Amino acid sequence: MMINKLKNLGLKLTPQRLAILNLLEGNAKHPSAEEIYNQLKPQYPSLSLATVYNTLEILAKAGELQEIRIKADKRHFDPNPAPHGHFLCRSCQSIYDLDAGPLEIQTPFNIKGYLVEEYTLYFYGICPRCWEKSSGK
Amino acid sequence: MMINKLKNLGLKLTPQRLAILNLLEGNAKHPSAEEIYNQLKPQYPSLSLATVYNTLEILAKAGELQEIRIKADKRHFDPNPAPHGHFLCRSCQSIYDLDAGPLEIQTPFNIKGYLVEEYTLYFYGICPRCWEKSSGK
DNA sequence: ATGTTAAATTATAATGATTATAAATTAATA
DNA sequence: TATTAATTTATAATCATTATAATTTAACAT
Repeated sequence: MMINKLKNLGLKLTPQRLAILNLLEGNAKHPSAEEIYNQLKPQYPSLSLATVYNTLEILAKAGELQEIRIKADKRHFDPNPAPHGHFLCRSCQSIYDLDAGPLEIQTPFNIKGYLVEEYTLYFYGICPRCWEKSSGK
Repeated sequence: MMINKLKNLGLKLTPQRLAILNLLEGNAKHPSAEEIYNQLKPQYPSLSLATVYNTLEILAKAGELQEIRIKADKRHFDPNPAPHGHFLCRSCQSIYDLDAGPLEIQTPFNIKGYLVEEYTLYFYGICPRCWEKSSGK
């Protein structure tokens, strides 16, 4: 559970942090900081956007989540820190996890003398749901 | 030559555009809009940053170059529009082309019902030059 | 050559996500 | 319950990029 990770890092367990962790746990929607903020605001009226960013940065640095920069303008967050591909649907703008079998490699590795410690794999196209819609029925 | 591409698109051949095209042609440094602007400014004192962005966007839309979003803050530009991997050196911050053999796939393709029309492959680590430096010699 | 005109350039302002700041609050320990 | 360092908060600052509107100009027709 993520909460223990926070404790282990010597961080305070504030209600705001717990709420953010709770919202992220098992969340496959890859929300942005603003989306997290808007979703929690009703329940935590004093919550500040700065706190959301702050918490996300702490968790990212601790390796508990990963930032996704699949869109030009905004960052999104994935509670699963393990490296895996992501897919942005051009039509509905949703972000999906997409493990791409042979494309997924263990890091670190070396290509032509370049030591690769991390890598990102972003796919752009049409998701199955939007494909269904567009091709009748 | 890129100039013919502009003509074919029905675009005007302005000195600014020619200068930008000329700077990019065969350039493997992946400059940002600001870097392009700063490099051309001495020779074209009237050049505006907006023109640089404008030209880059036109060329990108025309498929004559690709945008690289390997850094969080800035976009960079590659005169080679063919899909290929890029590498950002954590140490010197340089961006290199890096074809990653088995990782490079022809688009479009389909994974688990997702129609992938484009994809990006960004690597992060230490480049050979910086690796040399750090390990003695 | 020159005039005409739509397109391009320019300076500048606006945008918007993210980060910094500094004062007020609070979790954790004694 | 007091203490204190960490956290939260509201707000301002940052900075790459985009929009705007006035000026200039490449391309074409005369």
